[in-house]
Amino acid sequence: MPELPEVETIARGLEPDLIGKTILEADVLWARTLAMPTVKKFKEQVKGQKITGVSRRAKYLIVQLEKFSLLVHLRMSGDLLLRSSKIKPEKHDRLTLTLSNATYLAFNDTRKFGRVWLTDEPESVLGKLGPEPLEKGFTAEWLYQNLQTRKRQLKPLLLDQSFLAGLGNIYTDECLNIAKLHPLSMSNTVKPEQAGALHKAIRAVLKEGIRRNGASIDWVYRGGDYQNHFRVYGQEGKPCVTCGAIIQKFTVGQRGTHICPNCQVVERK
DNA sequence: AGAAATACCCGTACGC
DNA sequence: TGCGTACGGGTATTTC
Repeated sequence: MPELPEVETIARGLEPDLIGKTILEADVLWARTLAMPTVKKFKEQVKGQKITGVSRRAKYLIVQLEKFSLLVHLRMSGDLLLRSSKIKPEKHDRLTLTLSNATYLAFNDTRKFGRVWLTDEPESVLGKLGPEPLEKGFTAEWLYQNLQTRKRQLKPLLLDQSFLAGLGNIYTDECLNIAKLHPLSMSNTVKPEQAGALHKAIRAVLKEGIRRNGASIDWVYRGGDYQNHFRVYGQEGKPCVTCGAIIQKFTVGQRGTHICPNCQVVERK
């Protein structure tokens, strides 16, 4: 199954060490890490549950338990770490799960944006998500049709997880630049060949992110080296690698947005 | 419906 | 040098 960058490494790396282990105890070091249920109920319900699988949907990591799904969203600074029980919890650990083999799974999250859900109805959290960009259902034709039926600015639409699941601010800028589309262009003005280019760009950027183990744009965002290969994100003032024009930065929907003013031109309607 | 603003976070970089 | 402040990521929520 295709994976997104941040979750990919962690899910793939930890899966064999997690499956089959039983959760003996939960420690909630920062209560608001739990999106649901309450701390008391979480501790009761998770205790004694065996881990039966690890998977992913959109930016959510799914730790499948016998009776529940443990959903983890790392947001920006979150990390899942497996440690020997001999090692003490570290700074910024928000939740720890003691496992049956003298290890514990720690959810560490410096900026406290990440969230964890424990639910027997994972669809209540995952139900509204759009398609997976790397799966077969996401085709250029699907993208074209769905851009037509929505009349929205391209960037906010691509960031909308109910439209398409998995793109964040950085990768969206990269995708739009590669496809030579302006973030403020209206979705219904996109031509079939442009939708094709965007489709291709989305898949290429996500695959490149995975290949490079994600991007680390800040000391706290650990991992990969995709940040050394950005075409526009964080490149303001530098020349476009395609045409040499100076990369510009402006704000779209409160998000830092980067374009090449020569390659990417606004289409309104 | 869709856009915009706000809130949530905090270590860091930067300006005075 | 020290202090105050802006910054940035993703998403839920509210308001227009």
